[in-house]
Amino acid sequence: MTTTPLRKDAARNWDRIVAVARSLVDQGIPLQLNDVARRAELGVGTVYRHFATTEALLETVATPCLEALVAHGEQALADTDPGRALEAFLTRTVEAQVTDASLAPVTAAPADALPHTTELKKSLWSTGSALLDRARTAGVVRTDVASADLVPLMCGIAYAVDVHSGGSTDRIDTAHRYLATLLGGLRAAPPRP
Amino acid sequence: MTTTPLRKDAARNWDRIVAVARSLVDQGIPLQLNDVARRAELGVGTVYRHFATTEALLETVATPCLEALVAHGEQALADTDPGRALEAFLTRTVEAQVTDASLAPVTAAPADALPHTTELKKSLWSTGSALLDRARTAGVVRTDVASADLVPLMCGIAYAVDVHSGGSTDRIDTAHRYLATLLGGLRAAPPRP
Amino acid sequence: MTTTPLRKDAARNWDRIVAVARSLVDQGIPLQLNDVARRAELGVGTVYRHFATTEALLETVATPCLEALVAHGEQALADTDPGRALEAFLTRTVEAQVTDASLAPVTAAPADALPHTTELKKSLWSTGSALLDRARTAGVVRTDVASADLVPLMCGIAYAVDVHSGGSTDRIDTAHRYLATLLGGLRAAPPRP
Amino acid sequence: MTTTPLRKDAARNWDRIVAVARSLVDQGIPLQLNDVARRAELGVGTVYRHFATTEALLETVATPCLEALVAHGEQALADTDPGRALEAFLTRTVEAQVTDASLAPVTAAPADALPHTTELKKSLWSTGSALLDRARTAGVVRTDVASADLVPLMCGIAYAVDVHSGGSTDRIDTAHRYLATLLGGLRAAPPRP
DNA sequence: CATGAATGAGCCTTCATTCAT
DNA sequence: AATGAATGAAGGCTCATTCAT
Repeated sequence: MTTTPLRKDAARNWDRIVAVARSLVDQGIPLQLNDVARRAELGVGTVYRHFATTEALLETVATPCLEALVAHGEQALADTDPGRALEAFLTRTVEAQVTDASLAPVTAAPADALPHTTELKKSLWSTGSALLDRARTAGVVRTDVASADLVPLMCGIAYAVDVHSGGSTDRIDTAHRYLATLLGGLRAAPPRP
Repeated sequence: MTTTPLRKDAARNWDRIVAVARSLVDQGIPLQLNDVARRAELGVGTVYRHFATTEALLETVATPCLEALVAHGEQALADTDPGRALEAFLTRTVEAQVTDASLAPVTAAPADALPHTTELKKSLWSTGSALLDRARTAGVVRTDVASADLVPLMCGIAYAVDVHSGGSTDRIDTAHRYLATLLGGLRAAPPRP
Repeated sequence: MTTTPLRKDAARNWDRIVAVARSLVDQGIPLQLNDVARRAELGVGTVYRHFATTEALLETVATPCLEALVAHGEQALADTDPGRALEAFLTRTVEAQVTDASLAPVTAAPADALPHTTELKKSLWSTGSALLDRARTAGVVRTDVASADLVPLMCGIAYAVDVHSGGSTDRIDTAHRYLATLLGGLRAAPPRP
Repeated sequence: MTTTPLRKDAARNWDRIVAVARSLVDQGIPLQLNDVARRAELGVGTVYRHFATTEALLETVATPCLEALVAHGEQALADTDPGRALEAFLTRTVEAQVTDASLAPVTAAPADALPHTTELKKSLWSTGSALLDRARTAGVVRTDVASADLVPLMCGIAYAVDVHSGGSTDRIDTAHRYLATLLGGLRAAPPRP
């Protein structure tokens, strides 16, 4: 886990790049390394040195948020009510997806640019998996939803929110509503025979 | 509604263009009018004459499927069981989205290139709306899902299916499973207080 | 000079084409035969049959105006005051150039598309020539301006008016002012030795 | 006013581009950035990096000439004979317009691509304005020609020269003759009542 | 390490002209 | 004669990536 520490100036550049990328993501402007370089007042080469691809940069931008989700997931595991724990985890996940535009593409991508991203995603997946198993064992969720479905379903909700609100308002409310519906479905009895 | 019928040769080219576009869509290759022209062995100008924009071509590709959905929707309205009718309609819609890659972008697009597409989408929306109202009146669906949510939710499920299966098998099965969960949620009582 | 008379429908098409072209010229829209065809609700082929090139069409549009100028020039020749005659002729010419956008390009073009245009231009040129000679003989104009300069100078004034008024107002007033200045120069004594 | 100096290689390319453009202008070939790139044996991107638009390149080509005119204008202001000063200024301006094909379009353009061009044009305009005012005050020019007319009139003369000589000889002689006529007109008394 | 100029494939779009119907 | 579909060269512009400085 230990990376060679960057020289001080290199670290400053790294920070600037990530900060610029973050602000672009927040404004919904697609990441382009040239563009990032210009806004960070750095050479393109510098940006390429730090981030070989757009995806690598995007994953770096998403990392803090992913880490927070992982942390929250571990807290959720401590909750003794299996249903409530799962619900809290999913709620937090969807809120993040809807709030932070860097998350959806990283989560949905089949391959990762950074090993660290892969770890975080695995970690998140296994936490979700554990929460779901526990809930299933406790009999509070239907049996035909597998742990491999959690991420897709969260992404699906986030996407549905995007489709719903062409632009601005209500995104979180809508997300909550959609998640509530889905959770209702998760809790419900298995499909009719 | 009466359009001047195309000359025989023009009609043949129109067909070729749409066929090429269809096959590109099916292979997941993004539509580009130049590319379509090359593959159809036609001049670019010919393609532009028939389809002013990529979107117009994509909508044309999607049209038959949309029309089938509309037709099916009208049949569903004839079903006397409100819950079953809604379920059948949504099932069919999701199956289509997951099967035909031209559908998702057209459905999710805020603006249409072809008036006909707009009509079809309106028609689909009002059918869905009617089915949902009837089901709500019959008390078989929760009250906090509005008709404006149907399209987003269907798109969301299709997207979730994409995320789940990197592109290969099971797509329809997965879609059924996700829809079943959602339907379970729709049927369930409103969220806990 | 006698051309085979057109069939009645052909003549109607000819008229429509010219009318459309006229209106385009008046709106400052560049002539394009495809565009003309569409607006005239005729096939491109028909337009090409009547007018082999854009220039031919433009010259046709300009023809009535050129003819009127020629006619006016002949009247001017009847005026017994050589200075007044020349002035009237030039004034009328400049007014036409500034008023009718079809004139400038046709007048300035080194080669003509239609023989008739060539005749009209020659005719105009010889009228101007005659008027200038008479005025020079009468001693009311400087001697270093030749008849071959009249057309360029008129075009120059029209162009100056275009440069002056980016768009709309005052065009005729400006033209009169510029012409008055030029006429002052024509009347003035030859350049200092 | 201080611009970061270009790297040596970049400067060489800049020069090549401008040189190619200059030669194209001199041959009367319309500027096209792709074409310039090919002839300069550079990538298109390089040309676009240096000159965002055709106009920017054209203005750059015209700049030295404009600067020379500005410099000459300032010298003219030092001449104590108002009439002679104005005449010298206008003569030089027209000579430039007729000699250098890059000038006319830049001078006549309502908007500029480069701020520097705007400055030069303003500067030129105000010099002309000052010279004209002085001459008018001294009573050596008619009163109905305003400073806003100088540029149009110079452009008009250049244009007249173009119309006169299909492209070959005598251009400067012709320009002198036309300017002499115009100056005669400027000196003359106001138009008859 | 940092820089940022250079590259050029690739995409988009228009329009004058031809020719089968 | 009239039609208008087809053509495709031509021009415009962007952007991910490399590499000399």
